[in-house]
Amino acid sequence: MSHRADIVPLREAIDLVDHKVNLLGVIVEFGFPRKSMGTGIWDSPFLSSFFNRLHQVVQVFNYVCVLKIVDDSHQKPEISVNIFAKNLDELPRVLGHGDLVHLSRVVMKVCDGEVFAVFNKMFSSFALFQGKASNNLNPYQVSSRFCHEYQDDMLISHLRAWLLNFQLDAGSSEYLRSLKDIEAGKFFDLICKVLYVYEASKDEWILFVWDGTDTPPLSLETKLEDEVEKPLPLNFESFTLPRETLCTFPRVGTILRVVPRAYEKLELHFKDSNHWVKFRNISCQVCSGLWYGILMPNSKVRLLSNEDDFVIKCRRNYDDRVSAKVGRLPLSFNPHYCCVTVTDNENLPYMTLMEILTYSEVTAKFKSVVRVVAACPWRAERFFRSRVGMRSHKIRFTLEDPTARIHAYLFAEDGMEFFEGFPPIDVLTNKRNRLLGIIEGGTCKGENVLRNPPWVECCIKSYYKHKNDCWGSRRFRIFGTRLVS
DNA sequence: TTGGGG
Repeated sequence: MSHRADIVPLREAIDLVDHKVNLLGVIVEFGFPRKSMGTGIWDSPFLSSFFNRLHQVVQVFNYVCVLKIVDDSHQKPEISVNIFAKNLDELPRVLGHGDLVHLSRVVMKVCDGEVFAVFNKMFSSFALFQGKASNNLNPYQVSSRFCHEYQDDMLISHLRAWLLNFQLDAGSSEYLRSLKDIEAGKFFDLICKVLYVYEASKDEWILFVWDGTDTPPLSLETKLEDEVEKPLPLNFESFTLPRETLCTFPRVGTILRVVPRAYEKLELHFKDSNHWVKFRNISCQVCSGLWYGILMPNSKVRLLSNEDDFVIKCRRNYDDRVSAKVGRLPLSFNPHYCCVTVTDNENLPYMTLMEILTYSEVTAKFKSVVRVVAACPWRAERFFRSRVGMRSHKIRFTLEDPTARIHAYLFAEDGMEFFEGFPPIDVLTNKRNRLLGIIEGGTCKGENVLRNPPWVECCIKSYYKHKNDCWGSRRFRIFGTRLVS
């Protein structure tokens, strides 16, 4: 025999501040479960100093997760529900767009005019249900103390029916940015597809996200002398993703690496990749000339449907881009300013570096628009070596475009063509500086060199070094390209 | 008693 009160519509719950209520809502947004800031019961300055030692002992940290919910009676503003638990695993793991949450005995609170619900781990309980597309009345996750009541089934079905005609969308925001418009250190919202979640190590995760646009090119400032000992990395991550994984990714548009700060077991939220999501209040930074995103403790997620207006717009923009003749060219590339190199392979189609990396054949020829972000050796006088009286070029360039970085070698006759023979060292230095975007006189021995490499067109050939390991020994070299004087 | 808020 149950003594539980009925589920209260959100519109009524708002007026029941300090009351325990039962709610059923659609989850429109959530924060990843994380450690709470603590109970802060010794926060008063007097008590804090008086119980200085006790302070650290008594402070209680729980795990917390914030859901935002709506129902058919109330949509704006979305109602926050703060859920606390002793363990991470006891917090809700929202799996799908528009999933439902049943909350029992949560307390309505008000602060600064905002009404929200608080889940008390001593007496509240929750259950998560699939969203509108489902007829399943069994929850996919329940907290302790939750007990299923058959009279709730009708309300779950009712809410799902209401959802069929309700546009549960990404929500517009003034902070929404595409990857092409991001700025370091600024907070922004991003609508993107989560392509992959990688466990770098225990509690260290990297999300690979994509929105079909290109992150802006960055200036670099590294010691060029370091290129031998500590070369510019090819990826943000310290490992190389297997080619099979790369092949599942889109070939055009930047795949931004996003790292979580202060979260654990993030992978549980992205069991199925290829979800479209809106991240709210994320940030980005630059490392080794590569962009990366940061999920902050106060970042939020909205799981989106594939029919969401914003998602449709992203996909349409991408489809338009790749079907255009210039679809493979970086978004920030302006052909009117590309006059550093010329190539003599008119009929080779443009490809992104990601297309080159994932190309089905080991050996092939490509044409790309890239930036030369590093050279090894670095000094122009070492660009060629002497061997038994013969002079020959051998340089390893690091090329990047919005999709990837690769090493590409310049050898022998290709080097002759590239530099127009063996010009005097000062001429060669000037050529190098133009290629790497180094401002004249900007090189200081032993110090970081600021450079902003221009987009250059070049022909790239893939080859292998060992016949018994073609893919493993695959390399790239530049050919058919000339630096313009 | 822990949140949020760009």
